[in-house]
Amino acid sequence: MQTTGSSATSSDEKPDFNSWVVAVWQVVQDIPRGCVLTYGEVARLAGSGGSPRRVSQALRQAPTGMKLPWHRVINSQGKISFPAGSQGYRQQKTRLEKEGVVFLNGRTNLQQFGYSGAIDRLLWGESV
DNA sequence: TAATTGACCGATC
DNA sequence: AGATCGGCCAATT
Repeated sequence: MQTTGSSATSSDEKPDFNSWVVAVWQVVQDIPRGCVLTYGEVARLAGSGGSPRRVSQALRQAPTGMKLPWHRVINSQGKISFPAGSQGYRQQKTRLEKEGVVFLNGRTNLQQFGYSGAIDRLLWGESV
């Protein structure tokens, strides 16, 4: 039952990159409201076999019916990765601000709205 | 089949 | 602070 090559594990199933994509979806789905995560962090949390660039691709491939909180994923600079002024940019920024995420000069404070910031808030309360 | 693209990242200048 | 560069690797052209 050697696959003699690549993929086609069962019938028409794609390579295990597909399962990594699913892992990415699960990670993103698990991002708490009002928090953000960088593409790099999502890639790392989803396990080995992927890279930050692949995360963006996974998000684009995600079915709309899944209602994935894709807007909680931003780049390592704390900025939205859509072209400034584009429709996607505005939608993402609007959704995040609606959740309490603050933008200063078009970028968020990762120390405050990242997972570390979320933990700090749980420990220290709103006084951070 | 080869070349290009991309919701990125880190180092470097 | 902002711009550039190489690496990453599946999907698209």
